[in-house]
Amino acid sequence: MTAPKTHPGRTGSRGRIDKREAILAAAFRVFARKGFANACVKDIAAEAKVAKPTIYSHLDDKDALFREAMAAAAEGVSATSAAAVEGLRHPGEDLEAAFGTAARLLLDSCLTESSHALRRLTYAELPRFPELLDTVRGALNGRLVDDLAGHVAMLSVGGRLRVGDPVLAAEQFVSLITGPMEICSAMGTREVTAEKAAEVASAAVTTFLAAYGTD
Amino acid sequence: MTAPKTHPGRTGSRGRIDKREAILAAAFRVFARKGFANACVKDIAAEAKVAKPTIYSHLDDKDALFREAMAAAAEGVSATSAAAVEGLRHPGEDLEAAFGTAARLLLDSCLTESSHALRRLTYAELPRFPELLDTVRGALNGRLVDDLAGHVAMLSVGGRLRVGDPVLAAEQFVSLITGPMEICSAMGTREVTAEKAAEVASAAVTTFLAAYGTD
Amino acid sequence: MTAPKTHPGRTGSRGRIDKREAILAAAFRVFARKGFANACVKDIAAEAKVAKPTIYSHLDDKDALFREAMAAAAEGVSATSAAAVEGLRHPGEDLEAAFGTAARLLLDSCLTESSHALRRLTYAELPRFPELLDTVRGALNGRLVDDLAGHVAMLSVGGRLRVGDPVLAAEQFVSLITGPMEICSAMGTREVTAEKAAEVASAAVTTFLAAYGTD
Amino acid sequence: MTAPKTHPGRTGSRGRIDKREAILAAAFRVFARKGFANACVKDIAAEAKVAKPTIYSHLDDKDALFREAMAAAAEGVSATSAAAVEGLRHPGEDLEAAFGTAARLLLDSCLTESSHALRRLTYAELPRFPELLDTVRGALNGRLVDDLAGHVAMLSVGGRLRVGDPVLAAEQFVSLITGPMEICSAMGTREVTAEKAAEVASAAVTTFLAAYGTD
DNA sequence: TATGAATGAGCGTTCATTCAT
DNA sequence: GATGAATGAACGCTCATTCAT
Repeated sequence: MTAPKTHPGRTGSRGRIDKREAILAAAFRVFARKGFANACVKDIAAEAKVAKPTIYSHLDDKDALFREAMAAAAEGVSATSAAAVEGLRHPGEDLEAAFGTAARLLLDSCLTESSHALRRLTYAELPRFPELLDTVRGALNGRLVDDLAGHVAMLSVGGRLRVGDPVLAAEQFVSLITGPMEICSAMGTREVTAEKAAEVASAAVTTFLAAYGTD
Repeated sequence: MTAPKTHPGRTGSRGRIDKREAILAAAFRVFARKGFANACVKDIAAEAKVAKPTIYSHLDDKDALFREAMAAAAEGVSATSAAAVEGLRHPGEDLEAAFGTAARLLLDSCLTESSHALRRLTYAELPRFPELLDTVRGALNGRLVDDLAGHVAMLSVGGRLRVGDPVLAAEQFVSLITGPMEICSAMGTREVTAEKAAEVASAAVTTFLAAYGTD
Repeated sequence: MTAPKTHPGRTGSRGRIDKREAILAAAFRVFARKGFANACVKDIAAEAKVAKPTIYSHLDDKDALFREAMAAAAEGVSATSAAAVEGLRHPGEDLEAAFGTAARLLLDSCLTESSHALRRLTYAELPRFPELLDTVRGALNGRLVDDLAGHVAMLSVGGRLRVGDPVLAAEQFVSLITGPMEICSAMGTREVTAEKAAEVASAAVTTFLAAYGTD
Repeated sequence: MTAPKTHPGRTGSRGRIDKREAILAAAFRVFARKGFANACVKDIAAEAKVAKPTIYSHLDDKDALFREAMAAAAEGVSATSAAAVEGLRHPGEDLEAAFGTAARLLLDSCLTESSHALRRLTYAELPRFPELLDTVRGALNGRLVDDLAGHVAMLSVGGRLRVGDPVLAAEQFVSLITGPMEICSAMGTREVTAEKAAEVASAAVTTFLAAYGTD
């Protein structure tokens, strides 16, 4: 029998996989709360409501637990941030409105708790986990910039933008949003008012289109 | 003999202060290498070539050691980054050239190993050391943005820029430089070619002036 | 097979309790040997033939270890010392013989190594562990004096003793035995000969009956 | 020049000896407050208002510091407790009054803070400092018992007491006072009312004279 | 398979002690 | 002689990891 069973049954391996995912999710929550070194496996086991050795039966050691938890969390964040610029694939008539929507969605995804935690943990543990760059950063900015650069290139080919280096332009657009946002959210430790967010998004679009627009 | 001797114990308490600074510098290096939690005091002592208790005679505990080391490092970085935009106070005839110079200087200061480490550690440890915002962020971006916003406002008043919100514009300028730079330097873990740097700086200036220039 | 097995893990949680008691016993031995502050947990672990963390899995910290070890030891000593004066409840014809027996039993229980150590540690650590008064002193003298005072009161009511304050009289009887004994055993650090012990017991009874007897 | 100078002058060695005594007194206070192991030399230096190495120039190490401080304190306590029974050398007409006075003085000297501290420290550190028995116990009880035994013997020879073993009788007298006192002062941690003290002293004399008196 | 119990290794911190001044 | 500064050694405690069940 090959069809995967989604209900947590004892037959098949779906139940085991569910538990693994529950462990990874719990691990990410605890790591986000305490950081890697200060999070202890006991806490993670408690958060996941399993016994400590159960974790070791699913993951090799604490390092692997961290890597996998980060990768899983990155996958989640990646999807929403990439979705934010998806509307630019077919922007319709009003280009400014399309970029405005993208900017606000992107901003929302950046203000997520998970997003901040992911960024923070990556920064913190990069020295010990250099491979986080490939698993997390790709998820955080890499894919986003790539997708966006693609859309920008298409728009440039279509004559609706005038862009020399689409990748650089995409990086600038992302930076115009995340940069001021990080500055005023104090790296995720302060609430950002909706007004300020709207202002940042609007200014980013204005600046971006002033530089690359054709109208 | 009037020249200050570095010999410990002579010239008042200079020797003690020297050692304190050596400890803080060593601490920053080790923290940068391993992160806060993974760095152990023994390593820092070895790096500073002192015994562990000597550290505790200068600083209260590991937390204080971290705070002071960060503050000292921030002080160093702050000066060079603030100096980068100093040329914009009297930009002369060629505004683009002035911003170009500022961009390159700023970029240089951001590509420093210290700067990356400072940024990474601040981001990583903000939840546990909220006061880093005041000591480090002020030094990293706060002062820089403030100075730059002042220059932008002056230029706007003088009619050479057209800026609604000088602070936001300054944030954008800084973001247009540091954002793409961080994306492609991978948070300071990858070398950035001089060409790429020049390209980023140039594009930042172009975008910024396209949005806010008056020519 | 119904006999309880000492094999750890079998028979419910008996093994764990056994280990806890072994740890407490070992702790008391080490504390008795070195005093509280000079005893280190490593030594106790070695004495109990367990690893250090095992101790911390049974007891919260060194203080708790001390408290529990003292309480357990006190429980043991309490029983024998209280039993010593039990014969005075029904002294029979020869009152002097009954007191003599009680005196010798009491003396034996006071000359125990455990008893000395308990006394010494309690005295030494009372300022830091004030609750020892309730857990240990009650076991050492409190219960003994109370029981004895009760017997003395009964004998007084029965006309075989003439006692104004039974509690004070009981304290005196106990002091007439333990006082000289502590003086010449040098707080448990010197051997006391059987002759000297008999002499002290006999003299205590003589003095006590001279003061409170009715013959 | 041979006459000792009592004023702390630079000539002669009296100043040095004064400082040594100040250090020992300070050490005893700190040891009494914290116990041997928890008292650190730095605290003692602060209490004595000297620098740490100064202490090491007067005493070899912390152990010696403890021994000497204990010996000095013992000397002080010994004098007052021995003086308490001095009146029994020439008791005058009223023997009961003379013993009553001695009992009260002895009791006062036992209720001293120094006396309790001395006893507590001796108990606590006997395992590590066995020689405390000779320096302290001699001062605490030994000399007292010896002196008292002498007086008792004299009184026995004079026909005013009927005593077989003067040393044991002396031990009993001391025990009749200190025993109940320690029981109800809870080893120096509880205040004892003047009434209770008087009661104990009076009962001790009564019991003692009932046993050994000739009236 | 999942778990309670046990452990080896390590960390932050303190302190007695010693130089150089 | 007295002191500020420095250190080697130790201790309490925690945690990732592994057996035995």
